[in-house]
Amino acid sequence: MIQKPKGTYDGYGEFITKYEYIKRIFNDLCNEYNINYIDTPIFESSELYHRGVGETTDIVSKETYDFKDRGDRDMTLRPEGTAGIVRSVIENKLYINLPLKLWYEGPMFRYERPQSGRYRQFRQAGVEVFGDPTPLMDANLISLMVKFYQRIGLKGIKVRINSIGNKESRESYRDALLKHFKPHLKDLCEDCNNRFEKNPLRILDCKVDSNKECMKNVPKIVDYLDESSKKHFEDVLKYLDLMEIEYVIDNNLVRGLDYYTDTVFEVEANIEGFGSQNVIGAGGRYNNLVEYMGGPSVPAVGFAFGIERIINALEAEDIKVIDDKGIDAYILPVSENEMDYSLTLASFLRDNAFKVDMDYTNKTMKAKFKEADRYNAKFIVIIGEEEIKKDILTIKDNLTKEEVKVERDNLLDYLDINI
RNA sequence: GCGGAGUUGGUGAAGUGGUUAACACGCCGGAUUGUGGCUCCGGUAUGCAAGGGUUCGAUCCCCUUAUUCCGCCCCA
Repeated sequence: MIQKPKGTYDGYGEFITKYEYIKRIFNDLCNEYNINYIDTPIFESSELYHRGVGETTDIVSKETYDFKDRGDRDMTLRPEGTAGIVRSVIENKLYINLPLKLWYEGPMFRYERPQSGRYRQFRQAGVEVFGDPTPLMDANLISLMVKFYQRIGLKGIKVRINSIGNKESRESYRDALLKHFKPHLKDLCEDCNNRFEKNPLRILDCKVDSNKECMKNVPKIVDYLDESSKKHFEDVLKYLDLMEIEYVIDNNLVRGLDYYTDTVFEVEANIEGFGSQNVIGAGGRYNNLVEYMGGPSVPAVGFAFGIERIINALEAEDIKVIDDKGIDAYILPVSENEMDYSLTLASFLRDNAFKVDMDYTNKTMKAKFKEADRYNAKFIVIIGEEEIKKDILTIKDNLTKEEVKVERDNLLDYLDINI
């Protein structure tokens, strides 16, 4: 038997119900915030991600799905959404009308060891805003995220926020960290020794070393921010307070993608028993990326969230999603003789915008009723010899189990009134 | 990429080196051939992730592979 590739899943049933629910709420919310939908390719030239996401990131250095197409071009399945959108903004000169507010949703691909909440093909949705450098917009997007989680019904969420400043302040902070950790290298774990070489900022959120002595008096990045970065960060917090959004400042929050500047934030599922993949949304500002990718100097800010993880969170909090997929009417021909009549009746009702299904296979009466239940039918229209002869239909309300006789000519009116 | 634990019908699962692989739910059929969801009766894995090995005999022991889950790494 051929089975699905590692780290993928088939979406159906319950999952689809939840997925569509999440997507609809996000779509509505983006409309309310005046954000337009954008759809970019699922694969792009490999170079885009090497430049856009960053050569040194794990995502690009060891997690991409790379392939050569038949024209010998290097292609990569997108591991995240931002780079492709930045490319599209530049290529289509969408920056002529700023600010530009875009949202997207779709599959992303990363070659990782799967776990619950971590797949090789997974879905992200997100927002990117170009051409607005203000701290208002940072706060605005965080408010959008928080509203989103509230609207889908999640309670246990926690917003963490930090500023990593501009490139210069980050570099001087990096130097300070190197100086600080150098004498303690032998106390730190193996991973942190590697991080010391590669990306010292990441030592800060190490789980193994977090309680060690040298972590307590570690330099803080806020002390290395320049005046404008400091002001920007303070203003973001001020606006969050103004909108009464709860957050915690986490000086150790550093993100794994190279393009961030100033504000970075994460939303965590803070739910009892939730797995270790508990970051359900994250984002930040990236003021240099558009220019770095060959466009004009346009500031930007954005976020993304992982749909599967949000679905996990909904399940962890036991939040039920209302499934209104039930049909309006199930047509039940009593015998083979009523099939023709039933088929045309079903077609007629569908033309009048009712959701209708029927028994096509002439199963037993018991099975027909069971099928009507399975489809969650509001009404069962029973068609037998008598009904056809008199042109009067028997309609059973599947909730109250009451049965009425309705003339065929009055059927539409009856259904309109009662559904 | 590293370490650990799993994989038994449609589902939840029990089980054993030896003739029929429990039990429950679901599904199908009958009691009840035009009214179901209750009850009763019957059916429902030629099969225990795949391949190989040990054995007279393997779902069970051994090896390999696939895959799921947990932790690390990383991240949504």
